[in-house]
Amino acid sequence: MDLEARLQDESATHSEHPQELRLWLRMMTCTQLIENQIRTRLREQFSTTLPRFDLMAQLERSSNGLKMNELSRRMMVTGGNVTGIADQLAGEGLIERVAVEGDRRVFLIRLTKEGRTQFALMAKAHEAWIVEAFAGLSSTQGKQLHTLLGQVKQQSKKNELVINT
Amino acid sequence: MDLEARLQDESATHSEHPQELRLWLRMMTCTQLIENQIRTRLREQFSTTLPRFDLMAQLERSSNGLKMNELSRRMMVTGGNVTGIADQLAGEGLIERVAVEGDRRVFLIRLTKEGRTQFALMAKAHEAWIVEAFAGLSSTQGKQLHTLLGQVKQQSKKNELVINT
DNA sequence: TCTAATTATTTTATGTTTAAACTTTTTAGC
DNA sequence: GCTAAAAAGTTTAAACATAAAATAATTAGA
Repeated sequence: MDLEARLQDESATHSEHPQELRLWLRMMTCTQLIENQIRTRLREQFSTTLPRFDLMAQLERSSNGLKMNELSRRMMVTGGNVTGIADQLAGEGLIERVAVEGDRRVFLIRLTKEGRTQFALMAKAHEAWIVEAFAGLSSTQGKQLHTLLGQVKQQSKKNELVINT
Repeated sequence: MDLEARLQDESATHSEHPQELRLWLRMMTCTQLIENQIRTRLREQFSTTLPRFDLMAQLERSSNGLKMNELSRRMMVTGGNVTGIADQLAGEGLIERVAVEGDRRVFLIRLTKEGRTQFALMAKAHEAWIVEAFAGLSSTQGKQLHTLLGQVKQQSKKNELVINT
């Protein structure tokens, strides 16, 4: 192995900040930058929070309602957390808990009419913010990024299984 | 405008989930998947938390220490939050607050010797977890992703300025 | 059938994070 | 020099999040 090859190897494996680490830091930065912007605007323009918006967004996507269970899984937060946020939204009449016949442990959470109306307003604004956030990418680049993140997601799901054993 | 053109326009502006939104959801998912894995392992293997680790990582990178201010900016969290985490770490002797002569409002936060030792152990493990998380990408793909996220970051920083006006 | 294990959700206790208010110190303009 | 504004950091109250324990209902096995 010649000098250049050794140097390349060196930089690939022992550099102070390997590529994966730099990549991860940048990914966190991007997510947090955008997230903070959304939080700020949700608060200022709609007096609400990201977790509340997220919960409603999940429900909007599944018009038949979702079990707490499934909601918690999709939002990737603990069940207790969902209970708290759902309590708030239910108290404000934005969502409702519907009993399921045949299994009295379960109920479905659904948006109320009022909830759907309110969410529609927020979702419209939210969508514009997101479009704005990714305005630095062409459509092709957006597709590329989506694909690459798809691979990351797949790998992470695989790793998750290994860890929880 | 003919039918096809109208349909295209329709799908471009009113489609149920525009590309940017799908991209954003996937990005959040990836970040949260990886983040949750890191949180779990930091807790199980080192009895610590991600914010504590992050704070120490920032300090490790700046051997001269950082002002609370700068720490808060880099971690992208509020000052009060940094105060709390720093209090903990200082209580355990992992960091120290150093007065700055010439400005009595300010002090620098630095890792102690003990802090550097502990961090080194965690950083080694952390790095391996991150490499594992991105194992689904080739080196070329990793570079691509890094570049694309660079553009997202740049755009988001630009947007941030507009919002905070 | 009855018991143990599992599943769905809530509760509890604790810790984190935020926004906003507050204290102290420094800076700038007069 | 004085005063107003700005800057650095802390405190506080409320929302969010977690892990672990508790409750209640269902399922599976002997």
